[in-house]
Parts: sequence; C-alpha cells; structure tokens
Amino acid sequence: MKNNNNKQNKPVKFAVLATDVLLFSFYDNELLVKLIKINRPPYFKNIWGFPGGLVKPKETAEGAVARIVFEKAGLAKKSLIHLEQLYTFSDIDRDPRGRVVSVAYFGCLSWPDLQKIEKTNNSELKWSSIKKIDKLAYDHNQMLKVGLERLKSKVAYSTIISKLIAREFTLTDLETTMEIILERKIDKRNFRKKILKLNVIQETGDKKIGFKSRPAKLYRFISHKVINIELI
Amino acid sequence: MKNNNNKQNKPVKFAVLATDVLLFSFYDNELLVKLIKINRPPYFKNIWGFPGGLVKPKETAEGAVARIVFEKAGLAKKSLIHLEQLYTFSDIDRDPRGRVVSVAYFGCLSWPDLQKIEKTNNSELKWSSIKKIDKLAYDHNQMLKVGLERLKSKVAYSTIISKLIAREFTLTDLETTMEIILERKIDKRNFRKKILKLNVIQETGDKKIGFKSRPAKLYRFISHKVINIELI
DNA sequence: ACAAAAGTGTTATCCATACACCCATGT
DNA sequence: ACATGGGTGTATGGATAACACTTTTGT
Repeated sequence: MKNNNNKQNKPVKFAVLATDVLLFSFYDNELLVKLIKINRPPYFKNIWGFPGGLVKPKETAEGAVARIVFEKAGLAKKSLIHLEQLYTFSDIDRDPRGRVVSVAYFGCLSWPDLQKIEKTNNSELKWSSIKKIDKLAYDHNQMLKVGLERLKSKVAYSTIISKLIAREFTLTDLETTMEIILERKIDKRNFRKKILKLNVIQETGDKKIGFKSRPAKLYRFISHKVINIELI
Repeated sequence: MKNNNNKQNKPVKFAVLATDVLLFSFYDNELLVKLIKINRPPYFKNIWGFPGGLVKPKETAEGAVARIVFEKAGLAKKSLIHLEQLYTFSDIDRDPRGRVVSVAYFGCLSWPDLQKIEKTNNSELKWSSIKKIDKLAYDHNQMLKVGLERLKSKVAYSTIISKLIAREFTLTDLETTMEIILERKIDKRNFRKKILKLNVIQETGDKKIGFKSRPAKLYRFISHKVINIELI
C-alpha cells in the first residue's frame, strides 16, 4: 500500500475541488498566519499547513472556506471579517494522493477581537510568525508566497490594514504594523501627514495611557469597508 | 428529458472543473473580446459566451486554457502571447446543467499579429466590441465585468498594453488605445512626457507615412515582459 | 491653400522626501 | 532627574496638471 494508486489515469471527468485559507493576524510585532497539523501518511506526517478541505456539491468555494475556518481553524463564525479569493492552484501533482485543485483564499483577523480560545496554540493548531515558517504540506509554501505578495500590495494600496489591527490604535501602532508587513521603514512625520490627509481615520478622543511615556491619541478607521487608496 | 437531472443531490465528492477564457484584442478603436456560439438546449440556444471547456485530469487549468484557445477559439498556438488567471467562479447554479466550477483566465492578443483566419467572424465565432455585448451564456457577463476591471487596472499600472497593440506604434496609437480601454481622455503632452521618461519604449527610427497628415515617429516596447509600472 | 494629425514648452501647484528637537508621562 | 515614546514643521526637488500654437504631410 505504498504506491500512489489514487493517482488514476482513467479519463473520468474528475475532480476534487478543495479550498485552503491563509488566515493572517498581527500580534506582538509579528505577522502571523494560522497553521493546522496535517497527518496524512504516507505522504504527510505531522507537518504544518493551511486549513483546508473539500468543497461540497452544494457549497461555493467561499462558503466552504467559511465552514473550514469555523470547523477546522477553530474560529468563531463572526470572527472572519475579511476574506478574498487569492488564486487557484491546479498543478497536477500538488496533492500526492490524487488530483485536487484548490481555490485558495486569504483572510485577515484583528488579534484583539479574537476570543482567548481562538488565540491559543497547541499541537494541532497554531498561529505562526511568518518569519518562522519552514516546509509546509502540499504546495502551501507557494501559496504563502502568493498570499504574502498580495497582502503586501493590498497593505500599501488599500485600507486592508484596518482588518489586521485593533479597532482603536495609535498612529505609531498603524505605522509599525505596516512597516513590519511591508518590511521597510516609513518616515514617521510623512506617514502621519499623509494618512491624516486621506480622510480614512479619525481621532476617537481617547488616549492610550499607562505606557511610561507620553499618552498617544487613539484613532479608528472611519469606514469598515476596505477601499483602494494609496496609503503610503 | 426536460428536467435538470444532472443536478444531483448525491453527496459525491463531485466535481466538474472547467475553464473559460476572455481573449481581448483591439482594432479600429474598439476593445474586442472573442465570443463563441453556445448551443446547449434546453438551457442555451444560440447564445454567445466565452470559449471554455473542461479541464482534463492530466491538465493544469492553464494548460486547458491553452488547448481551448487553440481548439475552440480558433487561434494558432503561437498567438497567445499573454495569459493570466482572472478569478474562479464557483456559484452553485452558474451552470444550469450541473455543478461546474470555472477557473477564468484572460489573455491579450495583438490584432496585427493575428492571421487572417484568426480575425474572421462567422456564426460560430466572432470578435465583438465590448460595447456591443448583450446577454451572454452562464455567468459570463459577470466574468466580463471582472475581466474588464482587471484589464483596466493593468493598463493603468503595467505595460500590458504592449500585448494589445502592434509591435510598432505611434504615440497617438498608444494614447488612444489606452483612452478607449480606460474610458477617459489623457492629455497628449503630459502623456508623451511621462511615457518617454519611463524608459519602456524606444523609437524604431521609422515613421508611419501615407496618412494625409504629418508622419508620426514609430516606437516599440523595449522589453516583451509585462512589468508593473504606473503608465499614466 | 487647406485639412489633418504630429509635435512641442512653460507655469503653477501639489506631493514626496529628508530631516531633529521638544513634550508628556511613568518610574 | 531620567527614560521612553509622542508629537510636530520646513525647505527642497520632482511630479502633475493645465493649456495652444507650429510643423509636416496629403489632397
């Protein structure tokens, strides 16, 4: 039973349609992504990968992702605040068990909005810093590459960052989150001038206190919608 | 045999994976897209749609598109000079015959590079101005909307226009092609200053003559690669 | 000579960039 | 008093935007 006899040559119309989801969050100055332990001997033994699963006959790909995020990624249904299609991966050998085409999605979650259980790491499910990711199952390293590229481009050219940070944030929070995701330094004074002129954030009136330095004004995004706009 | 008994409720893993392709070209001041006559009674009788077909078990989605472009869209294999994945459409009822998920691609073709047969319109295959498109089969109107959006954004922010125009072109050709695709006027002098400074096109040394007005210098794109750069 | 499209320059405004010091709080 | 991060302004150069006339050809 060690051969790949699932990889059939029969001219059936096939196929197995799956979906995988890259869930991003941000905590403690690190961009995180949700990983699940994959155990499918003989091909994958105790290797990490993205949550995924088959799309059911009566589900859209997006519907399947919503279900998988809940059932497999261990998130409450209401937690998924931003989800978009990333890319469809159809390499013939991407799954050694047989032909599986995967529609990958990516989602963004605000860490402070997560419940305690959703933040917990264990042997089956964890939030991993993208800096610490090694070999993943299937073609998930390739997915991660595509996903990170897309996330970076969206962080620079849209308000998607609003889905990754706390509802209320200081300008420094916003700046450093963007710096870490984009992997480059942003000039503090120019960033503040620009973001304030764009009319996408507003002061809450409150300040962040108790941090052994001058209290910082808190801001929030005016709209919950992700709009395309050059942020930096 | 008039009911939709292909739309099964069986909990099979399913599925049928298909691909559809939006082939764009540009001729006579119009953005064109390739349509094929679809005849699948009782659902579709003599209605236009995009060329498409099933992905075979041993094909990637991109491979299937390359085949369909040749077999169904009537293009020589070498003609397809630019192809990229657009979006995967997985609405449950997008195909009334049953569950079919389609990975849509879009391609760009330079009209003068096409052979005569490839440009011909008949009752089964035609190039249609996107201004004259009415109801299409399946969810192809939605695909067209997504495709046009993507094409517009790429025309503004990449050199993809190089795949839609003749290899040698005047600055006015380039400008009007972009104007028509983007559906807005561009200032002639500012456009010329910008495009020339970007170092993406060069003079060929020749001029376009015989047009009852002053001959215009011809240019070509320096690189065949589509790069991301703000063109206008 | 006329029509038609090619080609060209200047100015004003806005935006991007570079850069360093004082302020308000906690300890 | 000191350490920490918050907050602010200006000057320069480059890009953008608005705008109209002359040139070269075909007829």
